[in-house]
Order: sequence, then structure tokens, then C-alpha cells
Amino acid sequence: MDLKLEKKEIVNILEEIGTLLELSGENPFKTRAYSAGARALEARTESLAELIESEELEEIKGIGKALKEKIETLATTGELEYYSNLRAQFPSTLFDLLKVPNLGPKKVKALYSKLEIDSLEKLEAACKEGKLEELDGFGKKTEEKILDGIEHVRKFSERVLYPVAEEAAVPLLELLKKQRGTIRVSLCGSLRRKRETVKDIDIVVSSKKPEPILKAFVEHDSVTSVSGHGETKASVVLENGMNADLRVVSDEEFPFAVHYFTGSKDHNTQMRARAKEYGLKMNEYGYFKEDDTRIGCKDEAEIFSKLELKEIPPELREGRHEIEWAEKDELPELIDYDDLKGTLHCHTTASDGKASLEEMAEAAAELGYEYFGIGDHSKAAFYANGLDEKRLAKQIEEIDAFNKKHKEIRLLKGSEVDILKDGSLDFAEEVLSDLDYAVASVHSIFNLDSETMTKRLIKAIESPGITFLGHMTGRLLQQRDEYVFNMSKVLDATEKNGKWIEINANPHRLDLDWRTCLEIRDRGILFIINPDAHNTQGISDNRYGINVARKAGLTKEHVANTRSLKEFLSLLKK
DNA sequence: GCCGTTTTCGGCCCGACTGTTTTCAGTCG
Repeated sequence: MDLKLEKKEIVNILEEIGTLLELSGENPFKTRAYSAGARALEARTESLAELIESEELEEIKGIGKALKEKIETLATTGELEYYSNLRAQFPSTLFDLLKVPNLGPKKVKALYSKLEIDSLEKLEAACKEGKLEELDGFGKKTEEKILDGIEHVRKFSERVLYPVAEEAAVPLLELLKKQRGTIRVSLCGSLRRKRETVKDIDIVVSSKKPEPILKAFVEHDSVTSVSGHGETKASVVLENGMNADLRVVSDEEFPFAVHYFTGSKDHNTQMRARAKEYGLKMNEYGYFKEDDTRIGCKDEAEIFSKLELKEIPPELREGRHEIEWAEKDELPELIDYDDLKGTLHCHTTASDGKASLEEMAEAAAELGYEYFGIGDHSKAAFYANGLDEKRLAKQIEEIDAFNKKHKEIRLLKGSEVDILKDGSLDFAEEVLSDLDYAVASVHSIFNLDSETMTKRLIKAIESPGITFLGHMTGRLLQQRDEYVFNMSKVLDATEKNGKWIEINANPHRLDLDWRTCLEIRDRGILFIINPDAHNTQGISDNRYGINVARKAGLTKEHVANTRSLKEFLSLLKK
């Protein structure tokens, strides 16, 4: 089936239609139906062609007759009149205005229709001239807030990588923990769900006296401005540009508030719907019967058990399969942070690493790993000082010598072999046969057409000397999109040849994405979590890879390097 | 626009906070 648009592109268009409908003042539920439909489509792992051919689109919850037809029209023709008509009503630059905090569709529409403001520049000028005060519902304070907001959007419009958010959250959590009136503290939001990128930091505290806790929060050293400060909640902007929200509730309410603010939105919606089936109303303060009697719960586990659900780990709460799993007692026992017994794909000073082979090995041993795979670049990665056959042979000798001397950790001989443009490898098979393992990666020529790139990857994964593909999609979070290829076909080849798939744990990559892991798991393909470390600290990045695996719902059985050295070596032989 | 073992029509989550109001609309999470 030949499609004009990829699934991702259609998801984006549906989202955009949702926003455009908001701007045009449509029924909010209709608006929501488009963004809900977009998310529902995105969550499916099947390719769009499969969904259309098998007539399954309309089976997806959140996609009805109208959306099905629009999706199919977009997929087959690449166009949709309904969409282009909507787009013609508003300039696309209005989307920039929506990014300004406290500016929503209603206000943006008023700005556009009454003052012809359609860009951040025009908005800024109008604020400075005091023009906004002419409009109903706008005043001096709004103008000031908008000016601050424009500044903020220009500086920090992006979400930040998980480790950046985590680093900013830790001191706040510590501050809150040591406040006198604090009973319990929990990180919430996407940071608690271990998303790969995070927009703001959400924290919930339980206490009998909220005021002093809120005060301590807004006065913390890392706070540069206070954007809201009420009786039970406060919002601040941190010096790294992130927003942080604190909510203070009573201790009885705490588990509900924590669950509520952990989200995701979709997960919460599904939980509330389920609560309703049990005759309960659910909000951030508790369960309520129809006569408004409150039913308390001591912790999150009890919140779930009241609805006959097993406790769902925060990482899984994305509104995908978790409630179904919890209902059937089929929640996977998620892989844990100390389950990795070894790791591969690490660099040394031989190529572009910053630490020597010995330093890297010692650091790995200190982390408790039983085995550690060196994987320096091959000669085509010339920008990274890749090794040629001669230098690789020398490194193999060094590794043999190291293993003779050291018993605390076993070094594995390996290489990160470049996949050349035509899919052939940078080293011949006889060179690879001297190694314990080899990871094949694309490091150049990303802009091939889908068919060529797919063939390229398949040819690499079919090579006998290759153990797994490294960072398979090539994405760099917030920097570079995945290259275009047919993942299904590459996975077919991976499965057929008994190869593995890497979860690259570098926080800039996190490649694979957790959203696609489930399909791979169900094919029976093994994963391996590697840090792609270029220095000794980088080895610990594996915990971000574990985040991905947990979000995907993987257990340790699904991940090759949870095996002991002995088991791992026999896996490699296969 | 979607959805339904109380419904094919009438619901669709809802509370805190802010600013501009003089009782509430808009935004956010």
C-alpha cells in the first residue's frame, strides 16, 4: 500500500486541526476529540498501512467515522479540504502566540481578530504601546505578564532532557523534605513518569500548614521569579528556565494528589472513567460516593485496589495498556536499576572517548558489572578517530592482556562498525570474527529515501558478524529527527537473523523510543541496554536506558545484558 | 467528534489561581 503521508505526519495534522478548532471557538469537546484521536493513533504500533488495510482504524477507541475518513483521505491523497480550509482562516504564526504562558485560544483569537496581532513581534509592540488594554478582559497586568511570557518563550520554548529536569528538581525536593511542617513529599508529573523530555517540575507535599512550605519554595535559591502563589499552590520559574509547581495538601489527600499530578492526562481520564463504573467520583482529593462521602486511601496502591487494579508503576501511566494489564493482573515485573550484569558499546581514548580502556573497565567494575564491552568506532568514522584493522588488532591484544591480569571484570572485544552508504560494513567479516560482538551503526548520510535506508539497515543486520544495531533510528532528542526507514521490515530481518536491538541509554538519544519497544518485545527480539559512554561517568547513563525499558513495560528477561557473564557469552555464541 | 451492559442523544473532569470583574471567564494542569 502506497501512502502519501506517514502516520506521524497525520498525527501532527490532527493535533493542528484540534488547535485550529479551538481558535475558531468550536465546541471544546469536538476540539478534544481531534487531539484525543491523534494520540490514540500515535499510540498504535502498527503501521498506518496495516491499520487501513485491516479496517482497524475505526476500532481504535477515540477514532470514529469522521476521523477514520479524514485519516484515510490524508493517507491516500496527502490532502484534506477540511484541513486546508481551516488553515486558511488563521496564519500559522498564531501558534507561536499560544506558546506564551497564560495566552490560550480565546485570548489569541481576540488579539488576532480585534488587533490583527499574528506574531510575537506584533504582540510585543502592542503590549509596549498599551494597546491591549482596549480589549475586554485585558488590562495592564496582562500586558506585563505577556511581555514576560514572550521573553520566556524566546529563551526557553523547549522541553528539557530528563537529566536536566532531574538535576533541577533534586534540591527543591530536599528543601521541601526538611521543612518542619512537611509530612510527605513526592515528585510528580512527567519527571516521575520518567519521560525522555520534561516541560516542568511538579511536586506535591502533605502538611497541616501549607503557608510556610509554599514560602520556602518560592524563596529557594534556584527560583528567579514567582508566577503564582496562592494558599495551596505556587508556581515559579527556575534559573534553568523551567517552571516548577508545588501543591500542598492534607496528608489524607496526599496519595490522591500525587496520583492526580503524576498523570498522565490520559491515564487519569481512564482512571476517572473506571471510578465512575464503581460508583465513585475521583479527583485530586479523594474518592467520593454519590452522597459526597469521601473514601480515603493511605497510598497509591490502595487507590488502584479500590478499582480492582494492581498498583501501576508511574512509568507505565501513559494511558496505553496499563489499566488493562492491571485489571488482568498482567502488569510486567519491570526491569530494575540494578538488574544489568554487564554492558557493551563503550568508547575509549582509542577513538573519541575521554578515558582509557583501563579507566573505563575500572569504572564499570565499580558499578558492579561482570562484563564490559569495548566498542570503539571503525575507520570510516574518521571524525571520531575510528580504528583501522591494525589498531583494532592492537586493542584486541590489550584486552586479552587486561583479562589475564584482572578477574573482577571481563572485558569483551567489540567494535562499533559503521554502516556504509550501501549497507556494507566498515570491517570485513574475517575481522569481525576476531571479536566477541559487534554493533553496527549509521553515522553518516542520513537523508536517504526510505527504501534505500531500509535496505541499508537490513543488509547490515544480515551480516553474520553483527550482534545488534546501535541507535537504530538515529534520532537526537530535540536536535535531529529519526531518519526515514521502514522499521517493520528491519525488525523482520532482525528477528529472522536472531539479532538484538539496542536501547541506547545516552540521554540525548534514548534510541529506541519506549513507544516502539512493545511491538519488538512481542516479536521475541531481545534488547540490550548500552550507555554509548565516552567517559567513565557516561557508563551510569544506563539508568536512562532502564527508564526507557520500564516505560516500555520490559522485564529483565527481555534484556540480554541482565544475564550473568556465562549466560551472556553463550547467548553471544548463538 | 466520540461514545454507550442504565443512553443512539446528551453527556463529555474539574479545581486553583489570576485578573478584571462586581460574579466570572480564561488558563492551566
